[in-house]
Amino acid sequence: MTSHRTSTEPGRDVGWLDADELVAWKRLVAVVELIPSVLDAQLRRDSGLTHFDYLVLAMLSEVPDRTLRMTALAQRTNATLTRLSHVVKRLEERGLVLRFPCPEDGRATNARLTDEGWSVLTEAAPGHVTTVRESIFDALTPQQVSELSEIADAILRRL
Amino acid sequence: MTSHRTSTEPGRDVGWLDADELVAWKRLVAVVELIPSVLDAQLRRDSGLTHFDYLVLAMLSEVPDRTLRMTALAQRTNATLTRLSHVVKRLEERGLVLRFPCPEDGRATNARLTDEGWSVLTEAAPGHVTTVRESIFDALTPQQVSELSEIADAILRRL
DNA sequence: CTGGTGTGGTTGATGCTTCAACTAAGGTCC
DNA sequence: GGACCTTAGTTGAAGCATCAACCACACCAG
Repeated sequence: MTSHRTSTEPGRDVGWLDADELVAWKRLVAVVELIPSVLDAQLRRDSGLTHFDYLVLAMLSEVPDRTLRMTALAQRTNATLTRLSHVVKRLEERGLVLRFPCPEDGRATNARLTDEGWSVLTEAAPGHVTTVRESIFDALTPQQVSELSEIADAILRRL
Repeated sequence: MTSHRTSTEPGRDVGWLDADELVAWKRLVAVVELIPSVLDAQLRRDSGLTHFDYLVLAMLSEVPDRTLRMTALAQRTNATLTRLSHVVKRLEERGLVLRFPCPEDGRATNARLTDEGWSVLTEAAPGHVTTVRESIFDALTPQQVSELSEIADAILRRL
């Protein structure tokens, strides 16, 4: 129930997916389903973090003062503010992150990576990178990495 | 905290990601995060289904008798048996799917798509396909679709 | 035909995500 | 300097996924 047509028709069918697109789509759906579970499994097992936890810590670690406004952090992690708020609350309870009101804007909240959070992140990073390398990049040629980069970029500009 | 090196070093660094890989990875992570939310949002809004619900119904619809064993269905949807069991239970409560013991193997359970389920699926399909086309394939050239297909296939064989 | 092991599947508790509702502060218009 | 809209963020309830434990049947060995 992804296409009502089998294939072999010339031209671009606006309504449905042609055979090549259908194959690509099924594979992409599988990838999009499996990648998060692989990353989550490794990070939870080895570091007690979800992949999203890791992303939040990583984004803070790359930034001056290790501090970002919640909205900025949400943008960088491609998450809703609601989701981020819940996650940062849990990270704060674990001492990995500190929240404090933003001096410039009374509505805003800043999140800062603590030393403890930095330490957890640096311990988690090597295993995570190894997983990424082994499960993704070792399967691709440099040419394919470059193609993937372009394709992902094109898709992102649509979303 | 995805790479400790900036770039520009020749050769293949086993431990970390080089600059090209890092860019590709960040984009891929974003895609993998955003695609499910786009699909879920559209399907929930228009049809009251999650994308995974849709996938389950779609897999059943493509098969003789519209019937599959739970394990086979789990493989086709890239899900754990636990997850599938919960979802099929909910779908059964909504009358979209029927569960019954497998005659050949007393341990196994068959799941069959009901007429109601078929009808919900066929009503959901056009909107879903449109979303897929607009958010993914309209952004890609036929060449890129083919590259994506190969890349996803290579990754899947690793997982 | 009994005991042991592996397979197929379900369940309940827990944790994360989402949705709707809400508080509070900034900006604007007059 | 209120009335009003927008922006920033939080909260609680409900839904979905995951994990560990479990039951039931199949299969095999002796």
